[in-house]
Amino acid sequence: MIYTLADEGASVIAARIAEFLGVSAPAVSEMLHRLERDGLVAITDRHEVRLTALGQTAANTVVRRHRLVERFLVDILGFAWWKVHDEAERLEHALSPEMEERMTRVLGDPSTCPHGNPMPGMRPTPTRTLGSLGPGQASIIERIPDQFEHEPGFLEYLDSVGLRPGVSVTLVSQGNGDLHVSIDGRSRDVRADCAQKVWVRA
Amino acid sequence: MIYTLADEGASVIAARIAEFLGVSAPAVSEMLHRLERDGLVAITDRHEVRLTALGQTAANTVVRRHRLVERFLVDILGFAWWKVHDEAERLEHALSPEMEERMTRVLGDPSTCPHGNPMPGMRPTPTRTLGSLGPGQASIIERIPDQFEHEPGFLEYLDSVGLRPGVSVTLVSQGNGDLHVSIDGRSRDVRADCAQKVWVRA
DNA sequence: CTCTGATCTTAGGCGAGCCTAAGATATTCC
DNA sequence: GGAATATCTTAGGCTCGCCTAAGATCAGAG
Repeated sequence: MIYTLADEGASVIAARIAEFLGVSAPAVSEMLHRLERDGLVAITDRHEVRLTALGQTAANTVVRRHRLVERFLVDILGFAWWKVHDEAERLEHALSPEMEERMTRVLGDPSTCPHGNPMPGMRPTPTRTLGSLGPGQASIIERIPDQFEHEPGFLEYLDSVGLRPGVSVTLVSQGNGDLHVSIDGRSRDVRADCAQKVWVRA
Repeated sequence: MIYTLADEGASVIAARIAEFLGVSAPAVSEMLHRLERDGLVAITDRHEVRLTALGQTAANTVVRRHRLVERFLVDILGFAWWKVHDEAERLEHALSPEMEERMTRVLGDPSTCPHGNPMPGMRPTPTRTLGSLGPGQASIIERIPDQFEHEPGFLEYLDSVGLRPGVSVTLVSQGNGDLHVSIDGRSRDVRADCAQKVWVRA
C-alpha cells in the first residue's frame, strides 16, 4: 500500500493508508512501528512514511508478483481484467522466486499488468487523466492506478462503457457530471468522477 | 493433515498430527479444540480424530486445490514433479472457487496430482507397496502418498533413481537394506525404507 | 486567537497460533 | 503389580493483527 500510494506522488501518511486498507488508525500506527523496527520503513518528523532501501526492495517484489499474477489470471486462465485484483492480492504472497521466474517466462516477460500499470522499475509513460482532456482531444487509455482497483464496481463500470487499457478515446464535450466521449468510434457517456481516475497517454 | 493421515488408513491421533506438522503437542490440542468448536472435527473417547461432514467437505476442497495446483505447476509452469509440494501448500489457500474452476478447465480436468494421488472423491486404484513385491514380480508406480512428500530429499531421491508415477518396475532381488529393481529396463538399487513409501499397482 | 478537524498515540481487549514446563492418564512390557 | 512410555491437558507466556475509547498535537478557518 505504501508503494502504491507513493507511486502516485501523494505524501504517504498513516491516515491515508488506514483509509485505503480499510483498517483502524491504531492498527496502521502499530504496523508502521513494526515495519520501522524491522528496517523497512522510516517515518519523518512530519509523519511522512518512506520506504527504506530494504523496504523498497520488498515492495518491488510484492508489487511485481501482484502484476505478474494478474497477467497470468487474464492471459492463461481467461479471467476478466476487472476481476483479477482481489485474486492477485491473495496469490502475490504465495509465490516463490522460482515460481515468479517461471511465470515471467511463460507470460513472455510482460511489462505491464492488465490495468496498464508497469512492473516496478520500468519507466512509466507520461500521462494525464482522462478528465483533463480538452474538447476534441484524443488519446489512448494507458492505465488505471492500483489504488482505485479496490473500489467496488469501478473497474467493471469502466469495462461496461468500453474503457480498457489500450483503447482510443476522444473527448467530445463535457456535460454536467458526465463526459461525452467517443471510444473506438462509438459514442459514450462517462461519469466525470470516474474519468479522473483513468490515466491516458499525455 | 487429518485428511491425509485418514486417507492412508491410520487411526488419526493428535500426536501423529503434531509429528507430521512439526509443531508441539499443545498447539495441536488447542487447534483440535478450535476445530471441534467450529464443527469441523469430532474427537472420540479414545482420542481418535474424525472429520465431520462439514470438515470432510472443507478438507476435500483444500486437498483438491492442492493437487490441482501441483498439476498446474508441473504441466503449465514446467516445475519438476518432486519440487511442487511445498509450493502448492502455500498456493492452495489462495485460490477462489472461480480460479479452481478455470484451472480445472485449463488442465483438462486431471484425475491425479503429479505424485499419482487421486483428486478427492475419486476411487483410488488398489495398491501395495513397492517393498512388498516378490522377486520377479513387475508392476507400475501408482503414487507416493502425501505424507511422505514432506520428507526432505525423499522425492528427489526417487526421481534420481528413476522412480516416478507411471513407470514400470520389476523386482529383481532383495539385498540387505537395498532392493535390486529393473526400472523401464534399466537396473537400479533402491533403499528398502524408501520402497516402503512407494505404492505400486496391486 | 481560539475553536475545529485532522492526525497520531495510549490504554485496554480479544482471538489465533505458537512455545515450554509440568501435570494427569493410559497402556504396555517386564 | 509396577515402572516406563505414550498421550493429552493445564498453566503461563509470547507476537501479530485487529478493535474501540480516550488522550495529545497541530494546523487552519473564522
